[in-house]
Amino acid sequence: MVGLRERKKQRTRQALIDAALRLFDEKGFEETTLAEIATQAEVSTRTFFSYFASKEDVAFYDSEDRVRLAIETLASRTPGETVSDLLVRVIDSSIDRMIVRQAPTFEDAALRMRLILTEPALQARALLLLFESQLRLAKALHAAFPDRLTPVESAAAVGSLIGGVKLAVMVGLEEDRSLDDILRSARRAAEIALDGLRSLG
Amino acid sequence: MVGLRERKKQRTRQALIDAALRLFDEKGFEETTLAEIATQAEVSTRTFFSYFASKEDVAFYDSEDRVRLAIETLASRTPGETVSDLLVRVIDSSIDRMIVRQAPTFEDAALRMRLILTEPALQARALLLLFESQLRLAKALHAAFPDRLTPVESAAAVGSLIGGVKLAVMVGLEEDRSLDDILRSARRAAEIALDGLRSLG
DNA sequence: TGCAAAACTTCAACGGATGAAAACTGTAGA
DNA sequence: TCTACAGTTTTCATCCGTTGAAGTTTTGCA
Repeated sequence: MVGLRERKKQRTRQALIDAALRLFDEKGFEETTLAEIATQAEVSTRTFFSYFASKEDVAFYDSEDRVRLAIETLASRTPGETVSDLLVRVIDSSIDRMIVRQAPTFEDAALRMRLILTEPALQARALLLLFESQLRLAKALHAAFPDRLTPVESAAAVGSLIGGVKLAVMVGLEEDRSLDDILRSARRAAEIALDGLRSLG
Repeated sequence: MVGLRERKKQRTRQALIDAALRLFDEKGFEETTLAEIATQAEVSTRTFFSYFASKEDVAFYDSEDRVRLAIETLASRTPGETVSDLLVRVIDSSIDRMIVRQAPTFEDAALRMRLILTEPALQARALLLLFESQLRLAKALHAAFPDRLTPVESAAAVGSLIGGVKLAVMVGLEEDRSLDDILRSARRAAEIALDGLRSLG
């Protein structure tokens, strides 16, 4: 099953990712051309597009994995678990994953984060991916509580939770807080979404 | 103050908007070229870019106005008003405005909405604009409650409310609901954000 | 070993975006 | 009214991302 062909493709893909991220870091996103990326990865520029749909996409090569984790968590609802219990578990496991995964690749992740926040084109792409993920998460939440939640309510719940966390994290980043502060912000935002805005007085 | 030069610029701007939206409607966004827009508006393609930063931007010519309305509402907090009272007022006035404004330009607005939801490039741009608006709204909310809310809490509140409404509306649109249904979805989502996700059981 | 499919390259073209310089047009002041 | 200047627009050249088509190389398999 895992023939030479498959392995080669994986190697090419990784070479493109490595080359792209290194160049984006060194010279900025706009400033690096596809020709440069392709040269460093030793393929033609045309080949780039059989691995990624756009120059932006290469920066989000792993986002699918993280979404899948969240969806799996939603699918793993235990019988007695309430909507908010389950959502808390999704947030927690995502944060855990972020912390654990960052141990070896912290440099990389932080760098990529900064890149995405700096480059408008990447920001737009990130928001679109996040949005599409939320739609999938809403579906998964509805599947976990088919009787208790309507599709619209599921969407409202997912959007409210993630929307709050996202904006809180972004403001935290804008204020140049430490990683710890930002994680605290994320948790506080989740709390606010869970308790409702009325709890703010 | 309002010299010929100023009037001419406004007319050119409007001509570009009209030409672009008409063409987007007739042939789709990707399919219409800047050359066509410019020709119909009777300017050179280069001139397009002194009015709009990109082909996408022309579809969002009025978004700034709507954000300003919301920010003004936030700034108009009355002494006894709570955080949630004020936020409810923002949602209501935005919905009102949407309904009222759509009376004369309903065709236009609906068409533009469909366009944005269909074209990925426009969706990405819309999400970026919405995100930036939320940051401004969060600042305004913090300004309205400087003692009761931290900047991060303000962001969490705005993100949670708008995030929930946004996703609920999108799911409603995906399910092809009527305008009335979608407004109901929006209100239900706002309610959920206000009461908190725990209220979902 | 030879063949079919998959992957890659080359080539050409399109369209969005940008910089620079030339041409044009209101505007304000002599 | 004329003129000089500032603001606008056009023209021209160029870059780069993206895509289709056609041909070449590589890999897996009979």
